[in-house]
Amino acid sequence: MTLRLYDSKTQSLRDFVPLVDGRVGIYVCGPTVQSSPHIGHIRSALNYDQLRRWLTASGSDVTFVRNVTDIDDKVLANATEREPWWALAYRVELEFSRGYSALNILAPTYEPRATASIPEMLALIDRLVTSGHAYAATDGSGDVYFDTARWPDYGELTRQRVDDMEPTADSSPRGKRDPRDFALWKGRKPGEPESASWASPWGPGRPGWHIECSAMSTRYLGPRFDIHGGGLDLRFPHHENELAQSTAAGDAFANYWVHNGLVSVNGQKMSKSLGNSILASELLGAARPLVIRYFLGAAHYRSTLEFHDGALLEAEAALERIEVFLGRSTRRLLGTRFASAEAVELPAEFRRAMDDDLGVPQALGVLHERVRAGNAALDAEQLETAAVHRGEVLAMTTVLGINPLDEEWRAGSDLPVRSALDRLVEQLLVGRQEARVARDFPAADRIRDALATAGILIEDGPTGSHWRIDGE
RNA sequence: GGUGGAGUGGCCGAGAGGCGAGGCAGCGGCCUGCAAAGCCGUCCACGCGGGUUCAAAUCCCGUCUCCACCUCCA
Repeated sequence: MTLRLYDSKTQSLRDFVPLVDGRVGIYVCGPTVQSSPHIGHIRSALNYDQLRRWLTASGSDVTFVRNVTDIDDKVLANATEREPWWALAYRVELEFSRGYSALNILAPTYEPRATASIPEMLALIDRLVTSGHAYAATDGSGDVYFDTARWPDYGELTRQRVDDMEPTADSSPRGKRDPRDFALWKGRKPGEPESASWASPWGPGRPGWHIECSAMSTRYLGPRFDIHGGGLDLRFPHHENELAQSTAAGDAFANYWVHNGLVSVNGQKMSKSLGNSILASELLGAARPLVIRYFLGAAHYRSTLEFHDGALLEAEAALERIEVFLGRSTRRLLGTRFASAEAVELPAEFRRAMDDDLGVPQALGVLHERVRAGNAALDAEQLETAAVHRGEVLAMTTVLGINPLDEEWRAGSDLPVRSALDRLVEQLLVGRQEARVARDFPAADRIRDALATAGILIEDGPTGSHWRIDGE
């Protein structure tokens, strides 16, 4: 069984065949570090984390590169007297990194910054100028543009004919031959900081946006690589331009193009200009990271994900079913010959779902079905069946990066405090049990209510009472 | 104007010619001293109008609405 991936370029589901058997190279467009991450950025990164984890789980050796665009018009625009552009870029980059790691999004194999690949960009621009696909502006600006009119395949990624495109009112055409031409190199403008300027054969300046990704992807993955990913909103012009300049320069470039859907609020795309962004930091303040990962990762990666009130509560509830089952099965199986969770095979339905263009929603369906079956087995004292389902649940949640038992999610728990709390609660539970045996239910309920006030929930079972903290 | 995508039960969200994904919420039952958790059952949906077919949410034609991109955007 092999993975099938939806390739945006051919608009079709294609069997995924890596260029080198057993090895996969993925390049994902990371953020322009101009301001704090919102949940759309995080969702995107999470989608590629799912892809990467699945490829890895399927036995591939994945090289995963996600760039940071740390020089750009917006970065310069958001810089201040007190915070130069490079300090701003780095501060925001760290914010992104914190957001990623909070959600257990694995660090890329490498995370190149645009400013560290200027020589590679200049070399690529030079190839394009030499081959006649790019030209230096004749207005003395120092700009270099890609000549879209002379590249017949221009528009192939998004199937657009240049003539049909909405006439764009270019604010400063400068030295462009055609308004559709895009900048490979931007000559330094008066007033721009010297630190944001690099020497080039066309004069001092800085790279255009698109050239960065062409240069960095091929630098680390080669002139031809397996998968190029990014948000749906990057298809045009960003990815179209990357494809044009790289192929015009003679590179085969990406074999598969993958685009993730956007996050919407009230049916509208989340974006800075609309002012409807939900920042990653806001979401992290509203729920546990694991809950956020579940919510952002539960929809199919190509679907628009609607953020709505109650979404986090639903994710919390769904996740709690999994957690309660794992906790319950752990306790019941403790001391039996089924105690150790053997490395269990992933259910075939799960594999099938994931292999079908990363069908995470169906995969979650399988997961929940196993939780249900596992609970039923525990109810029926069928411990072997329960143990198998427990193992499957652990295997599936691990692949999805949502295994509640993963150390990652326990980072915040303070063991000494936890142990102290455990002793106190257990003591109260002993008192409650004595009251229950004496059929003094008002007294027993007072203890339960007092614990509930502190957010501690009691669950009575045939083998005793268990406590857990609400929402954990 | 061009290029894509979407409209599914109270909500989220899959599926894509027959065999009721899954989660959340609700309701009934079992369990419980009562709860909680869990289990069982229930709520039989696919924008609208035609058509094809033994059979359509799924295919075809038409139509309405919404979203994204064509300007920086994950």
